[in-house]
Amino acid sequence: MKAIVDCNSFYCACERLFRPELHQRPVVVLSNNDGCVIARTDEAKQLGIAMGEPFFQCRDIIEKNGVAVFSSNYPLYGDISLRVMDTLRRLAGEEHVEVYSVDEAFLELSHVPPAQLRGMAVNIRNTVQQWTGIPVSIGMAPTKTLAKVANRLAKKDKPRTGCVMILAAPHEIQSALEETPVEDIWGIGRRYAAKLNRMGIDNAWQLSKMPVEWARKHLGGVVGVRLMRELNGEPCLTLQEPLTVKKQIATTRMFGKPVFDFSEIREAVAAYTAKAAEKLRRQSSLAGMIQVFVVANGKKNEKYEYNPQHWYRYHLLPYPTADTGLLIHYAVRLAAELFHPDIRYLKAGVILGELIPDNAAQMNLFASGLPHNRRALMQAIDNINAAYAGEAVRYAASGIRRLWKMKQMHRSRCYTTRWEELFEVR
DNA sequence: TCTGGGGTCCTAGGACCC
DNA sequence: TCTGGGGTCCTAGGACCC
Repeated sequence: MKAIVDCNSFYCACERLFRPELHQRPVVVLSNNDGCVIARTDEAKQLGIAMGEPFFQCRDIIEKNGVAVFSSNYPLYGDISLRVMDTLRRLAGEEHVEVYSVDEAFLELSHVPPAQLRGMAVNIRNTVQQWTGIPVSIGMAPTKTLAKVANRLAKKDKPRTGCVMILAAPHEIQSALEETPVEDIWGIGRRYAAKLNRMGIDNAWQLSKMPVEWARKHLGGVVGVRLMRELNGEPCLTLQEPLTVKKQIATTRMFGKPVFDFSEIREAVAAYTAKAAEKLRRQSSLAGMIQVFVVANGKKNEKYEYNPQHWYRYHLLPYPTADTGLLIHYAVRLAAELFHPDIRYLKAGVILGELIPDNAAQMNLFASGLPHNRRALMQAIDNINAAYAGEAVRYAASGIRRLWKMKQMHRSRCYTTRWEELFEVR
């Protein structure tokens, strides 16, 4: 058996932790730049606020109903996430936990006797609640995909399930699949869901009865085959090794307002590069390629509609590097090549690719210059910035005034990660 | 006026090699 | 004039996840 443990309305739950008066009251958390709603409590869902809905579209509902609004506060959520995951490791055993995202983890439970599963689930739920204050839902089933199905049903009817659902017997699995529309299956997105509906396949049970070869043809080859087997109770997805190094690192952001001026684009691109380089060094890698992109709005049917256009440009580095200064040099050059005056840019991004471990660096004999050993400098910058939780030291190219920075009108305090913002008890 | 920011995996097709 | 078959690598693009 496998389990998925999923925090309920995670970002909202983190905000409520330090604002107990918001219990039972509707809460939403906005995306970067305060653009869309990316987390809602049950009370906010009941008001009809949709996931991903633009903030300006639901502003009326929010104001009328006294919904509490927060900008996303990632340092806070990241820290609470670590506490939840640590609790799960204590309860299930380090080697049986796969952290899947900031608010979800899979557990491998094949060693647990079936009769003990429910007790274990209830204990996990209660302990996480007590130790971290975060409510979770738990789904258990023979495969990861079925555990996701169970978890969704556990969340849907909390009073009945107590946020725990276990699917073991064939009849339990069948009725759960019948209750699950295809678009809610893990691995079926908008595209495939529409395609399946057109073919008259509406729920997961119908899908699970289709032939495997049909899935190979219509659902993305081996991916579809794996999905079908998982729905039929045959595990194809095992727990992943933790700490997999990323193969690509990106830092991209919307601007707080449209940007015309190259100097602002240059600053933003330099700042994103510095951020990406920091992530790169944190996983002890070097980048062999750097790519920059910018996004502007295009016209659609001659009307002003949201229709973003992307322009990309990349550069193969003379040798793999994690040197912020060097990466900024190339990033700014690429940005200059992409830039056109008179276009209002909405967003920019930097992607580092061709990553290799930094002990495997092989110098290019034909590179024009050898790298200076700037490792010590980079380490010093990373240490200082980690200690002061921010950008105490930064490259001048990344700007001082930062007019392009995103909006964050409703950010809560970094209660657990910044000295100046600690929670106070009087 | 205002629409997130990261990632992953897989496939198809072209270039090239022997 | 006739012109194989199999392998690898790379890139672009499509699909998905939270």
